[in-house]
Amino acid sequence: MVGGFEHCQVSRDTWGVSSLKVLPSKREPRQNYHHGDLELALIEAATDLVRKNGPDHLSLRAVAQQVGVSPSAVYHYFPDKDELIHSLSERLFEDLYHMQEQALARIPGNSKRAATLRFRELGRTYYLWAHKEPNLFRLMFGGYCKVRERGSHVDHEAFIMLSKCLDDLLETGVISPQMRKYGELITWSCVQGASTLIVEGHLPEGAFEALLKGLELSMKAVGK
Amino acid sequence: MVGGFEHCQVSRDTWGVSSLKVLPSKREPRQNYHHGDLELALIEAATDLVRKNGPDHLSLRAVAQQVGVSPSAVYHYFPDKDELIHSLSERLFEDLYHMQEQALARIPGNSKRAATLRFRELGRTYYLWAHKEPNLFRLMFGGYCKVRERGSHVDHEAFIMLSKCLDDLLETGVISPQMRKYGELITWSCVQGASTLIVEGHLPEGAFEALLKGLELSMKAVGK
DNA sequence: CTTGTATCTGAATAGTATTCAGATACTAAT
DNA sequence: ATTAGTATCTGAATACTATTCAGATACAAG
Repeated sequence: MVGGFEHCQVSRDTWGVSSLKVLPSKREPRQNYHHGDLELALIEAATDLVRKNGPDHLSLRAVAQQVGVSPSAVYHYFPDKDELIHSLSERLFEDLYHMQEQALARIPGNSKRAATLRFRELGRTYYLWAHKEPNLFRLMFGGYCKVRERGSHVDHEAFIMLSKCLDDLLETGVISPQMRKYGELITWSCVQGASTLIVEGHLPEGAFEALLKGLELSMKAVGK
Repeated sequence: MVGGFEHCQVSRDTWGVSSLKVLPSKREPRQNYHHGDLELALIEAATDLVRKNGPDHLSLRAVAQQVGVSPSAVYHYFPDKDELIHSLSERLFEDLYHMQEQALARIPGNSKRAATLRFRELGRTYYLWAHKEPNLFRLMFGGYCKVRERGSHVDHEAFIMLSKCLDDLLETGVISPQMRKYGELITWSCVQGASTLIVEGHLPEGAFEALLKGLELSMKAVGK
């Protein structure tokens, strides 16, 4: 046998995905008929594929194959592809939320400086997420979640987190009550917009740090 | 014949799109073998379909059918589907640019007030575009243009337009030189982000006007 | 050890992008 | 006007895709 392709084999090609398939890395081709936690495995595989190929170009068959299961099996856990994508997206929002939470936890204290640093890291975490995983970011904000119910759970939690961060800025006197009124609106919009524009190549990569500087400057300036 | 469907006919169904097809509204089923300007017609049909069904869910066959041409004909004008989408997207950026241009043209003058109104309308036009055509907006900023060449022509023009608008604010004394440095970055990011967040349902529709107010407030505050 | 049930498969249906040999209609040369 | 040439478009074929469903399989409870 020609060397270097021992990890491949000619597939059964029953599900017509490709004739040369890479064996699933984690487990040998399933011996057990029942998969342990197929729902989770499907979401994780789908995440992986979206990360690599973008939200469009996601194929159910590829997801099923990566998990080592037939395409039909997916329909036992998700009514259709869109619902799989929706679940996936909810997980992503949760992941982002937890990363921001951790970023905040790393900076304790009630000082002016601590409050400012926390605010800064909240934005940076958001942007770095987008920068590291542009395709996942696109999935989250690209209108893939059909009927995005207003006030999803994580969405609300994330908003509260930002609000608390802004409250700290107010209480430590970094920003004025007048500025506080527009806090969530301006900061979330700014960070979201800059992330998109940089990821899509309309603004240079270095732009985010500059934006953060300008944003802080203008926020401090309001209300003297 | 049953009334009310005279504009329909049983299609040949050669291209397997649907058995009942609505006749092209503009011209009778093409008698001429050669289409006048197929490239443009394809882009326009594609725009229409994206508007209705979203950027994912765009099918070449549907585009070809709407124009009244076989699916293969498309490949004489575009190497593949992605290239069609790319052309489509460029047209959209041009359209948005021209709308903004017109919005500015409606407010002449060198006064503080005129400069402020122009700035405001520039942002509003951007947001209203996103709000009226969410699916086209998603196409423009959803990573569909594969290798988005840095410094595309329209992109540059649009940036210049914003820059001039900010220059006017500086010259009329609405904003300070210090603020001017961050002008493009903050305002474009803010407007882009708010548009996305509102369109995707993370912020309420009324949020844009509030954002604009807050943005102007903070911009005026910098540098005394 | 049997029966039931949740889980997964295989095959079928219908729709998709893409390719290509060839048919068609317009164009330019004679 | 006739012919040859060429750009344009078609039809059929290939290889994908989502989705459905009847039935096979393995686990769990009696």
